Amino acid sequence: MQSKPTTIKEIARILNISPSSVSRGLHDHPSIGAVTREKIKQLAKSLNYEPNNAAILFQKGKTYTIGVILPELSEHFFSIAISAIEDEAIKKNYTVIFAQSHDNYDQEVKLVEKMKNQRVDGLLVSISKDTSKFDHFEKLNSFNIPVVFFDRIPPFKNVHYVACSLESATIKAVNYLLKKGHRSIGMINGPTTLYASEERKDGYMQAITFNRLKFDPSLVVNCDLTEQGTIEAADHFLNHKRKPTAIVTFNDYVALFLIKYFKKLNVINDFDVVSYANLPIISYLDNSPVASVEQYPYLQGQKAANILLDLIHSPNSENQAYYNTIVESDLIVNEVKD
Amino acid sequence: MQSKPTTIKEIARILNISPSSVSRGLHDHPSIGAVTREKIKQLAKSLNYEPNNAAILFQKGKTYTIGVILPELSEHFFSIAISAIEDEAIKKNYTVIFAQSHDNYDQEVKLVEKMKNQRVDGLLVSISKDTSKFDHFEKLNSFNIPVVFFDRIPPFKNVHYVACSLESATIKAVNYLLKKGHRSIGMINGPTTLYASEERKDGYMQAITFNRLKFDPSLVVNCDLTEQGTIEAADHFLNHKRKPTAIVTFNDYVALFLIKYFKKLNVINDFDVVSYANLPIISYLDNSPVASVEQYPYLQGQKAANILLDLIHSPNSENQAYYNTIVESDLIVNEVKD
DNA sequence: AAAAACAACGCAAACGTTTGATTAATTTTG
DNA sequence: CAAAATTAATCAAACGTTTGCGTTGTTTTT
Repeated sequence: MQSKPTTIKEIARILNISPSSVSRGLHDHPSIGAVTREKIKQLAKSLNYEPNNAAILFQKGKTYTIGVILPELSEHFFSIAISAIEDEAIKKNYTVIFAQSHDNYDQEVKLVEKMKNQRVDGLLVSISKDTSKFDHFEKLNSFNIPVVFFDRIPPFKNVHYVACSLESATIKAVNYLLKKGHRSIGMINGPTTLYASEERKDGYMQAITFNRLKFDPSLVVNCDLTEQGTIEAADHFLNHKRKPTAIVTFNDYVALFLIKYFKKLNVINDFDVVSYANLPIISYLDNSPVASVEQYPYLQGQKAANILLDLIHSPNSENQAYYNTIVESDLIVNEVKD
Repeated sequence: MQSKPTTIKEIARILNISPSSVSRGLHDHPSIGAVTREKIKQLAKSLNYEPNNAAILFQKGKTYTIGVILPELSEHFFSIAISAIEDEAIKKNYTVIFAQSHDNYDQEVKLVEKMKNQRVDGLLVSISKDTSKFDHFEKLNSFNIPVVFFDRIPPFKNVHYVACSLESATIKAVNYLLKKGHRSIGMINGPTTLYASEERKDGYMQAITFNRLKFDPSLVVNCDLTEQGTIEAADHFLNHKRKPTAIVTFNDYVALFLIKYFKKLNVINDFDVVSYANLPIISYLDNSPVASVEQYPYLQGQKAANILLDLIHSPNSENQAYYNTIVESDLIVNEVKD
């Protein structure tokens, strides 16, 4: 029995009033009398009336939907972030649609286009590794679709974004190692193309020079983030004339490769490793990093979502300021496991 | 400059033809002449015409959207599964909206309702731990919204589902341990309320009896899956008159707790642990499980999505058969790390 | 040459809801 | 008591697209 969903028209027909009255009645519009309003609501309830969303969206030209484009949902960081986004969205009665760029620029462009055609009310984006042009986002301006970037953000300020201060986080990390007595600290950084690499390097340099030490460029090496690349970086440090006693890795994956390699060489105890948190259970490792930079994906997602919802609701003024939100990251020192 | 999106009407006005012709022209309808068709397409292109999705959805009563409801996106298994779902959906030009039940029955009911109101074309669901009633899904039948369950499925056959055969997987796991020479094998199972617990127990029993051994019920204990619960289960086995030499844990989290506890007690080398894969990096642990049951979340997501899209496209026949798809799970034996 | 077939397009309704303008009935006010 | 204000409801248009049916001309078939 194919029950067609109840419509406003249907209710109007039964009650012998006009559809507009029903609509207004359901919305507590003042120009509908109390008695009629109650009759409407009761009948609506008993008929299991549910507003036809598609019709409303169409009518209002709003979709109550926000799009999320991110590189890889299977990365723990993003799965937490989108989890937060969804939690926030549902509170405000918004729906989330999402898609993955798989770190591919062309795919990202397509997805932005698709989201636009889906008429999302706003977009949350963590850009792909490949992305260095941003026309596809600027295009959204003319359609009045606000965009908030999070975590992986473009390298300029005149956009809305939420991100972690990797620079200050790195300063904290290096300071921590310096306080522990380390005097030669290596850094396995990411590719030079990434803005995140730059931030890490800057933080490293600042911490070093602030502590009146000399910055040795050969202690910071770039890495393609693969296992092989990590091994090469490790070898570089093992053969270094000022062999480091501590190493800051670009992320937990690199840390994992590094620890694995060092254990194989049986030199793991010669090093303290500090990483940036990606993997929730890395602290369960026997020789886990002594500290991790926590980037609070849930918080980032939450803030980004709220900013976007703000932008959607605020009448767009031409000269509005840009939200440039920095989430402070913290250095989490791993307690010694017993 | 608030450019209003181009509409079919607009194109019709400019070309001095009717909107219906424009619509038909854009869709290569045979009753539109080749010249007019080209004129239409050219103008549409030059005006950057994009169909108004909301209008089409409304008109057709279809949303080209599938909903996904799952317990926790931050669980690795589900983040992989939904990643697959999205990949499949986008191939067929469908959009995915999702929401998390956070393993809460009431929330799940609400979300199903919401998805229905959003007029999703179909629903993919992995049910929450709390769910033992299924009225909220049955209700969707009358609205002709197909539902495909995956991984966490209801305990009956007259629904569409994709799941892993935990029973056969458990048989493989226990067989493997028996072949390794273990004669007393413990199992830390989940709560009795879960169907998955039942399957594991059945598999365990089958493997034991098939090998002409006696099934000892006290070697299978239920556990609430917390760290504390795991420790209690561990103690039970440590004090067991036939102390097991191998333990099958409900999942990687339990395995993690167990290994941690055994290491603390310094008895880790007395046990082989076999687990069910949840955490991608657990094999990096020093005393990682000797084997893991791989449940192929990507494959499950992929199959579930394809089945759902099939159902959406097939005209619903009353007496249609149910897809009961079992994804064979495999026992992955961890290579010895050096 | 009349009938039939066809090609190319327009008309109008429909999908369900919202909303500004309007009307009708009632009540208040000076 | 007439005019003004208030209340309660209706009307009709609009949002953009699709689609069954009807209407032209034109071409082909008998």
